[in-house]
Amino acid sequence: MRLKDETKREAILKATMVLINTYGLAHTSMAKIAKEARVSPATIYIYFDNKDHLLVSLYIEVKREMNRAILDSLDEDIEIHEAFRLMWENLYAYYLAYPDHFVFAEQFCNAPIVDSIQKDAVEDFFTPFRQLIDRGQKEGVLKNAPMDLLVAFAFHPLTQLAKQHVKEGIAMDDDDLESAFSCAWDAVAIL
Amino acid sequence: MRLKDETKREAILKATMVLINTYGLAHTSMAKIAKEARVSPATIYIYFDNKDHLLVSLYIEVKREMNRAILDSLDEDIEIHEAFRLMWENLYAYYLAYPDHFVFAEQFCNAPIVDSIQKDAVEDFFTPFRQLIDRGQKEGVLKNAPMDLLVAFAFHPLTQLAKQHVKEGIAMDDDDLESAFSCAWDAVAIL
Amino acid sequence: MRLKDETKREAILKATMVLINTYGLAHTSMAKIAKEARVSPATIYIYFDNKDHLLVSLYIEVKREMNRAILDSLDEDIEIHEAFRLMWENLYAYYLAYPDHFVFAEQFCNAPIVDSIQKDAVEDFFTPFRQLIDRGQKEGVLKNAPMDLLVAFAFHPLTQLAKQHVKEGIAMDDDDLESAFSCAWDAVAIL
Amino acid sequence: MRLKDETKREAILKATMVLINTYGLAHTSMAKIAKEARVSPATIYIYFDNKDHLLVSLYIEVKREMNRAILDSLDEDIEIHEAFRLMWENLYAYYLAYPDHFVFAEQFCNAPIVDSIQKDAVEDFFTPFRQLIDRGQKEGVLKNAPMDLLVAFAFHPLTQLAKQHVKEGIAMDDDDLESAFSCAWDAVAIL
DNA sequence: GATGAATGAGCGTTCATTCAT
DNA sequence: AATGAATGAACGCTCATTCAT
Repeated sequence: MRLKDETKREAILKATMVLINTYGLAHTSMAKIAKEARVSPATIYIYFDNKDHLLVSLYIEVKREMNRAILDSLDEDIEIHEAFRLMWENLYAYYLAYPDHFVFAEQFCNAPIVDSIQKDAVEDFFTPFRQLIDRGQKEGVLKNAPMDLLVAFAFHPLTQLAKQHVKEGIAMDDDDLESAFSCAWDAVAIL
Repeated sequence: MRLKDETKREAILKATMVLINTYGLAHTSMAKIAKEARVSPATIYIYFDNKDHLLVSLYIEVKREMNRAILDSLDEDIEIHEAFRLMWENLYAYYLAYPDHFVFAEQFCNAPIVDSIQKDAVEDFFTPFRQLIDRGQKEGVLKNAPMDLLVAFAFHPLTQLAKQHVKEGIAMDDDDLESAFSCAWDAVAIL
Repeated sequence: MRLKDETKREAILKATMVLINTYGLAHTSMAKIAKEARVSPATIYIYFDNKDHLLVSLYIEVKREMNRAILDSLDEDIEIHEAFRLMWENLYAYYLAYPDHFVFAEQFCNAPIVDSIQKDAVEDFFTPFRQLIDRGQKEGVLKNAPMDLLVAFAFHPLTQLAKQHVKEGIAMDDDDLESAFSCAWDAVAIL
Repeated sequence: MRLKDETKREAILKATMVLINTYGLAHTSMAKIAKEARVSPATIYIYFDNKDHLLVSLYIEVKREMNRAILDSLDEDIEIHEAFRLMWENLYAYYLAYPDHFVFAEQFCNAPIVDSIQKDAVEDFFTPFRQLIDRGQKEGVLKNAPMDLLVAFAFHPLTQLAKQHVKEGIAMDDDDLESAFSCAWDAVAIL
């Protein structure tokens, strides 16, 4: 009996992401994924129950890796502003290092299929943000607005900028990045 | 005869948006659109060259209407902060009034198909924003950051909030809206 | 707009029966049916909802035609023995004329798919037999056994003989047929 | 080791019969059989060359067991009528005891796959009937009709009644059974 | 002997599009 | 202009069978 081949699973996931980013969710078939991953269509079903399960698994894994990347080097008792900046830079670095990850995630999370995921499978992605913001509000450093609102201003524009960066080749130099961080901080901080 | 035709065209576009918002780009076929619009599949091809053309047409029309809505009551020589606020409120009002429009737009603009649109067909959507920001920078009211960066902070979070509002039923009251506007303004303004 | 083509429907049904009789229910695919009927696989779905519906439709039509054939020339006030003989001969003539019909029917009615048919869609096939037997019992000509029992003896052996006739080339001459009818009559009649 | 093997072979055969009776020849795959028998798909191929071989083996074994059951307690020099009755009752008892056996056999023997069996592998099933009938004709007790004809009348209706019994829950009490036997006897005997 | 992984071919069905009226 | 019929290609998935352990 052969053992399940982890590289095969990875190849399938990678192929799926590449094709979805290139041709879109609507034009990515199991046959094309199989060909791109150099396996038989039937093999995909050894690793994933069905197409939806494959897509959702990919999304969850991508989100999980993003999460891990953002928390890198983050210390519990770090100062708010510093922590905020670290996460911001981690996220941007991740976007640059794995542009296909968030291009995929953005397409996926705006399609109805995302609704089939039970919230808490991905929710923890934003947990560190939320904890940080919570602490910042208690310390009187951050604005006293609803959590979702602050998260939206703190990190969502960065995603948008990264998307432009990747898709349209609009580069951001260090100055731009500095400006962007200032905007984000001014948006959420009590000045 | 002319009037009847326009009705049919609108029915097709509406049906397309409904199905895409409900089932996604990947699961919206011409046959289903035809059935939802109560026309024959062949009839769709009288009004649109092919499926891509139909989708792109829908996207452009939606973007055009958004644009029109945002500019509503906007005077050329209005003060920056006031203009900014007016557009913000117009956009939010539009999101509430036509939630399916921007849910569709968000799904579409994150799919690769959007790349097939020549930029200027939709670009003008942000033109008034850009002109406003340009003026604000010259008057020394707005930060001197790249245009795209300021746009991203000024309006993108609102889209994100509206999405949560629509998809997850997370309501925003007047206070929240006021807070959100403050965040947006603080993000882009020289304080 | 083209009109639905009755000959196309018939070609699909005929092709289905031929393939099922030749290769069996288990090896008759929609693609093969389409090829045999010289239509596109998709065309089959214009005339039948799905494969099951196609098979069931074929079975019901075959049973209906059998029914019609058996009742041929049957008069209401004919004498029991005479009526019995007429139906018997009609059935045998039908078997000889349309051997593929009952070969198909025998395969189909022994497969679980037959259970998906609501009884009364086919039930009427045996109705004239039943009425005849009912009358025969009242007149004291036929044995006073349960209906199903008499039907089983009166007509089922004939099906079995016809099957051998068709499948194994075991011919029955006029004498054999006469003998067979005698057996059937002796089985059910009060002597 | 030997014992364990036989168990596995039996499990595979039993699973095959159960699935075919439940879902039909057309919807019984090797994978499903393996799962039902709690073995690996590959294991089936240790005991049977291929799917056809498995099915045919099952059919032959079922027929062989039927044969054995019918001959139970049958004495060579028993009187015709008595022997006839004994076999009849044996067969009926077998149908009641192993309904799945003959439900399977009926489905299988009406499918074209049965043609791939060399006749003599199963033929002997009816041998005792045939010998009995042969003797009966010589003794002038049974009608002088072709063998197949008498067999068809003597035993085939019973199969049909048993099928109704099993599939539709139409019960037969002792009186019915007595009636049925009378019909069968009257059909074939010289009265 | 026994297994689960692996496969290319084929499954039932739907696709985007065109045809004929 | 408008339709439902018609299609070959493609869809997601399962098939019978073999491989590697």
